[in-house]
Amino acid sequence: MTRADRPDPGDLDLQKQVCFALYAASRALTAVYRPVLERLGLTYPQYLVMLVLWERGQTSVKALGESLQLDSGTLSPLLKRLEAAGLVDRARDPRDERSVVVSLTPSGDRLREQATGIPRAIAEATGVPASELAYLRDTLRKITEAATAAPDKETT
Amino acid sequence: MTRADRPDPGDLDLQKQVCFALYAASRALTAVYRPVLERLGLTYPQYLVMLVLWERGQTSVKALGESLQLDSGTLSPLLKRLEAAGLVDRARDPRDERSVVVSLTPSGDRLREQATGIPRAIAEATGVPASELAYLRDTLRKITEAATAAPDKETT
DNA sequence: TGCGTTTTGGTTGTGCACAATCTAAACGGT
DNA sequence: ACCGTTTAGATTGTGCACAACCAAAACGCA
Repeated sequence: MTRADRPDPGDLDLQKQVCFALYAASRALTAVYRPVLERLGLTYPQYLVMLVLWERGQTSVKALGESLQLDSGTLSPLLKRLEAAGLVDRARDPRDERSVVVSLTPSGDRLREQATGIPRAIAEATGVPASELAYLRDTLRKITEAATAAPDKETT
Repeated sequence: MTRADRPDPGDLDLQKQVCFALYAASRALTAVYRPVLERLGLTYPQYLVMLVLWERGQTSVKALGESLQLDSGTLSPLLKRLEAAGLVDRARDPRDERSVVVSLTPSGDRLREQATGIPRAIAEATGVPASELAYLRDTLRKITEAATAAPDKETT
């Protein structure tokens, strides 16, 4: 890290503000999704899983976890709830009995049509211009990447 | 909403990407905090509460909730854990017995010194330049504000 | 072939986040 | 003074998120 990149003391407050803003914005945005998704009987994380399945048709739990950056402790019960709701099937892969393949039921596939209006509804509710969204997405990805690779500094 | 602000179909994917990026970035960043805060025996939401208390000294549960945008269902058990850890006291306000005032114990006050290094450690771990952070903070606040004011469009 | 290692999911326990509901205190108008 | 309404906080129940641990299947190599 070069001298110029190292934050000076004046930045520390800014740093805290960004962390809290991120935390608050994430909760506020999922709160916008909540009533919309409720009509489909989905939570936001469940909706993310369905998005992956609608796009790929069939996915192992491992691949789902990599896409959404969630571990089995989160996904296992979530997938069991989706299965109980009749939206997905789970079956061991006969080629590798360790792997569980998640696939859409007819009901889960039909739900896709009801979900097509959701991104537009959210976009209208938040109303942030597309030009800013693209920059925001890129900055957030940068932060996620940096945070994921963060070395867990043991400052002794 | 004017014609120019309405997203065209091409933006819908961008919209989803931003929502997921926000969700992922928030979790990734709290994951960076986790090992650092663990040394203080705090979780990230508990740290946010302590930040408010370190700044204001004494706060009602209601004021805490407004600052952090959290309701009593989240704060009550969290504050009980902070109390069990000996970091805060809770007492009914004698002037208004409905209100509970949260204050720092000597131990909670001392913890502030151990926490001074945290923002710097996080800033170094993520390494996003200050110039971008300021813009990011402002954009996130805009989204939070828009999302909080969102009218829960009943699209019938 | 046998056995240690890795991979894949599941389980358990803790701690948010939030909706819904409840109690008690304060308030407000008559 | 009375009673309906509002407000502050706690409680209950559901669903993530994640750490820690576990079991079974697959792999690899001596």
